[in-house]
Amino acid sequence: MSITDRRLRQKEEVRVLILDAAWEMVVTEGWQSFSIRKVADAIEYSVPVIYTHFENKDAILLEFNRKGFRLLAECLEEAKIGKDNPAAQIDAMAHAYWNFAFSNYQYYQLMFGLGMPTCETARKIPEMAGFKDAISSSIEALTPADRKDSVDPFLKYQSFWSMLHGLVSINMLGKPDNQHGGLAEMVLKDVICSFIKGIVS
Amino acid sequence: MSITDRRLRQKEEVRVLILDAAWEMVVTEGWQSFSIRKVADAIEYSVPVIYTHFENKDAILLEFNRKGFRLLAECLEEAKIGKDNPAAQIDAMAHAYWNFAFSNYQYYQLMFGLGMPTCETARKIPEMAGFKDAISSSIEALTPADRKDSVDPFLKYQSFWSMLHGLVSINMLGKPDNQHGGLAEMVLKDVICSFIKGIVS
DNA sequence: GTAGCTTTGCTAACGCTGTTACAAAAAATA
DNA sequence: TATTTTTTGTAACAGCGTTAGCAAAGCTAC
Repeated sequence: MSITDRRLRQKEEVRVLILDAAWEMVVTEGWQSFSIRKVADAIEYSVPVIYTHFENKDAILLEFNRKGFRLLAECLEEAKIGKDNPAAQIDAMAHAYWNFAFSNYQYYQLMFGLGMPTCETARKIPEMAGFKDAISSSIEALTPADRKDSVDPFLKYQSFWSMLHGLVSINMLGKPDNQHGGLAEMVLKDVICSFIKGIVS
Repeated sequence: MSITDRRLRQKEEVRVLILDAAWEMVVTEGWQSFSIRKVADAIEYSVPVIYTHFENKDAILLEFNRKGFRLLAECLEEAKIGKDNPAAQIDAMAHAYWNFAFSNYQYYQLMFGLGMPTCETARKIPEMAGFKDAISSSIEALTPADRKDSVDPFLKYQSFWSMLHGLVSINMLGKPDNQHGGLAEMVLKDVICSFIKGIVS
């Protein structure tokens, strides 16, 4: 069956062609402006050909999503190499995660659904001030007098917000409501506790 | 000038009509399927009328974004009422944040750009296993023998991931690269430190 | 009350998008 | 060479954001 063999090989080649062109597009223009039609144009095939390889547009994005997680896992594993102290491993992985996110910006966006229209401007929204004030004031009040030098309130505000936003986002991946059998609640408590401890002592 | 007065009033009414219809749509169908044309249809006006009130589609979403932050700030302030202990305030705000996110799901999505096509399925991606294993194994190794009962590795894995994802997301709101003058790096270190402390002691 | 001007609103189009039914062309089989 | 299978392209459907140009209504002044 060498004929069907070649056919499979050729079909695979087109599949790779599609993925390459799509990825090129995601990297240069962002996933928002990636379209089936543009991919078809780039690989010099007609549009329906793409639908013989992928069920729909989302299936192509899903492919990148999975690859993103594979890459991230690799980065984390690599970061651990040569470090047998678990605390050092966790430290290394955290930095690896951070570096992955920013040096693979497009992957990270796809993996966690960042990059909405309003997202870019979210930082400039004046309404955020009230939010920041509410948190910052309590953090400053919490800081013991003898630690005012070593605790930066703005830094702690960022930590606080980041932790909460991460927690919420992760829990929203999948389900809109928070019926997760109390686990999320325990994580929340755990995170708050760590945060407060980090300031007072 | 009672005529132009009425005109302004009527124009404002249409504006409210637009926002109400748009929000109704976002709540019932999600922001992904909200469209100018459907709003025009709902309020029984033609499409260009909407463009006399809002510059474009994003401007309408931005409106909700801002309102979302106003609501969130209110929630946080309200949570602090009657609590003069700063640690209790922070605890209350964290829970208020959490509750806001899940009882105002659509606002939270808009505010932080959640809800990409691939987002719903992100939890089901098998490639995530490698990622989880890399982290969990180090956490288990870090846990002292006498604390194995009180430290749930899965819970800590969720905390770790949440913190990092939050940190990255917040820093990506605005800029793709991480040239933030070292502040983000300090927050990262701060968060890792708190996390490790929370496990070993 | 009518003429002219201003404001408002609608129709219809442009150029996109994802997706698919159907026909043509090419390739493999008989 | 004729037939069948596979592959590919054309063209359409239904939707989207956005805008140019025109008709209608409302207001002002005579």
